Amino acid sequence: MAENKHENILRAAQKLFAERGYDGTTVPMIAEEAKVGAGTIYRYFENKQKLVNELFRGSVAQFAATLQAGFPEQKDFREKFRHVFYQLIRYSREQPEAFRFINATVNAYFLDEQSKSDFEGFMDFIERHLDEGKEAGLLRDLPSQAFIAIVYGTIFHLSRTFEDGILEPDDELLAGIEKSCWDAISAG
Amino acid sequence: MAENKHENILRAAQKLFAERGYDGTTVPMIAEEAKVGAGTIYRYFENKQKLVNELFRGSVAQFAATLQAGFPEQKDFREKFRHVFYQLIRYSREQPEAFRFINATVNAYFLDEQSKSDFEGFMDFIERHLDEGKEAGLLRDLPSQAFIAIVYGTIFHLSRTFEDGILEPDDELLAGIEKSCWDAISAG
Amino acid sequence: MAENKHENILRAAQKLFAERGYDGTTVPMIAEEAKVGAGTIYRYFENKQKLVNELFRGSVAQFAATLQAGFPEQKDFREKFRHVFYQLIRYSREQPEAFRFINATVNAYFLDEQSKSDFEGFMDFIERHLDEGKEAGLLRDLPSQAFIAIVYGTIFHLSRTFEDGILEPDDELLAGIEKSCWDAISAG
Amino acid sequence: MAENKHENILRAAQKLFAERGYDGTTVPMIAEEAKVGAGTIYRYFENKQKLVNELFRGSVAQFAATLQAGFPEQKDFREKFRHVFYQLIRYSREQPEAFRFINATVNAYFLDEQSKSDFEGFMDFIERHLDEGKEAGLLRDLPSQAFIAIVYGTIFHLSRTFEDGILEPDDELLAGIEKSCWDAISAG
DNA sequence: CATGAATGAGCTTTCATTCAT
DNA sequence: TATGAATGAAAGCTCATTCAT
Repeated sequence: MAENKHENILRAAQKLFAERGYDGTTVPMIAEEAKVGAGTIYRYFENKQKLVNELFRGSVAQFAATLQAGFPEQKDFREKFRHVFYQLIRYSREQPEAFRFINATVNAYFLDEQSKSDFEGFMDFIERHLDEGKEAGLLRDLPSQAFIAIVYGTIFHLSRTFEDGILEPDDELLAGIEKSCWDAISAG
Repeated sequence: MAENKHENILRAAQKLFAERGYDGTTVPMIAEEAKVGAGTIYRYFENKQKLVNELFRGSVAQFAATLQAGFPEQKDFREKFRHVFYQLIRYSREQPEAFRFINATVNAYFLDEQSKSDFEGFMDFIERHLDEGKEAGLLRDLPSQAFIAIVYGTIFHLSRTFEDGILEPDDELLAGIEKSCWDAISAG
Repeated sequence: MAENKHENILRAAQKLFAERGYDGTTVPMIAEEAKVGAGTIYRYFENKQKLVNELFRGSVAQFAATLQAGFPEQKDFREKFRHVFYQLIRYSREQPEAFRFINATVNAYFLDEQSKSDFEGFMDFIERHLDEGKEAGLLRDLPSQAFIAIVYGTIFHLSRTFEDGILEPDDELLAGIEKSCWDAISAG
Repeated sequence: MAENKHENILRAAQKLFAERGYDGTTVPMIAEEAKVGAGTIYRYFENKQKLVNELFRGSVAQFAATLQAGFPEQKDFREKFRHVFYQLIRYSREQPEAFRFINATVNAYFLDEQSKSDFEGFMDFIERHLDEGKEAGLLRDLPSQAFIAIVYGTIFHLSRTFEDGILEPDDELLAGIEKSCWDAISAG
């Protein structure tokens, strides 16, 4: 019964923010879901906005960690791309609420500077990775941000499709889409 | 001075919904942005939910009209794909708020049946178009929804990138990305 | 088509006030019922409160006139009582909305001094009539106001019973109740 | 200092509803009268309509209890009638606001089924009591509802007269009116 | 004169936040 | 430390009243 109220509150908030959005979620709802009193939330978070920002940064950090876990530093670029692609997919499927929450919250009016800059730092990781491939002449002559749009944009839309049950995420389909994305960004 | 309040209210709402979401936008905010009294909004819309639905359907209709405008019915599939891609880009750039609003609002809990079915009709247009390419053997062996994720997902993410000023949408860049998307979905 | 808007507005207001009460009736409702524009009402009445007061006074005057119509000045007191009783009944049945409106509005917080004093004047008529009987030794040794409570209270409650369809107001029943009321107030 | 807010709110509402009616009383008015915040009312009552219904049922229950308290089951009908008459008077004088509120609220559009049926149950008590007298041949050949109109109508009007200070309710006066009412309904 | 579109004060209700316990 | 009752500011919405036409 190692109660970690701070953690429970964040988990409850993430679930509800993902389902109903920030403004559609009330503090009492979070309290109920976290099984604490409403006042308790204010012992751990200054206010609702601080809570959502802390949650966002935590989610982004976890997301970044997932991406970097087992990164094949010694393998070739093709292999590194495959790793990032599959880790993005994996995160979106294993933490669908976090993934949805992050994507819905990027650019939200209630994010503070710290949160925005944390997310940029995360995106930089992907960008740096792609830059490496560009320098090696493996990628097309397009800005890295274009590659991000293609790869991240695809995976983001895909995760919705999986969540809505429109597509079933089996290995063959994922392999096909990974190949598509690679073909979209790789040179000649 | 022929004020069209109905139109002004919709425009104001679209801007605010795009920036802050439905629940984060208050009726007084819309009234102020539209330069009308708060009560006036209720002469034109039964309630906030009817307003957002009417706005959504209008935006989708405009979006669909843009896609179909000048559709090269007599040209080959490659040309048709290019047309759809560029029209999607065009709409996302000419009506960035509408584009963002539509994408943020699809699946929202406050959409009524009419709105959902209108949007499905729009998506069907894109899916049918892709099916045609599949039947002609021009596309990879992937579900149409995967193509949509790649193309629509890319454009959606790209429009954010343009809006945030991260990339400048010049002709060469767009041509490059269009080529990337085509390569991502086309067979052999 | 001798349009008398002033009259139409009062009639419409009376109907609605009787049905829904003063606060439950909106000015646009009255306008629609009277088949005039909402603004027109303000050409004839300074505001809603002035309207309800004017209506009240008019209704009381009409009520008083009904009571006095055909008053058998030359007949004996028993006959005069019978006349008043039946005229009260008649008014409550022929103008049920007016009767209900008057009774619901007496003592209302929105009545002005003029209206209150007009109603008192009306009650004085009944009281004077009863005083006459008292002086003649025909009535019990009770204050006139007690007689009013008995007779007016009975008729008021009875009219509800008729309106709700609980009792059917046939001649025999009315004659019985008139006799009861007389027995209640008459001496020996 | 054991504040009972639930009770305070009901008391405040009863006072204001009696004075101004349901639609003429605002929730902030009730809050101020009860010396609580406006939001607090919604911790105790789902909404204004639920509040008025709970108040109505409570008042009717209290009214019914008053009527039945000390009912002389073993005495003759004349004595039972006297008991009911005096208890009606007592309630109207001890709880004038409740009495006025009940009478103004019977038949109101905002009463729910439960409330209506509770009131009917109360009226049935009076009717059954009168029926008993009719069966014993003690009362005139009139419907029970006519007796109710006479007795209840009289008392209702009388209570207004007392409240307005027009009559002073001393024992002699009440005895006189009780006798009048009995004479009005009793046979022979 | 008559209208009804427009308004904003004020309604009912919700909810982020506080604080006595 | 933890609670949830209490609050009041502010939400969505209504409506008495005004005024340009």
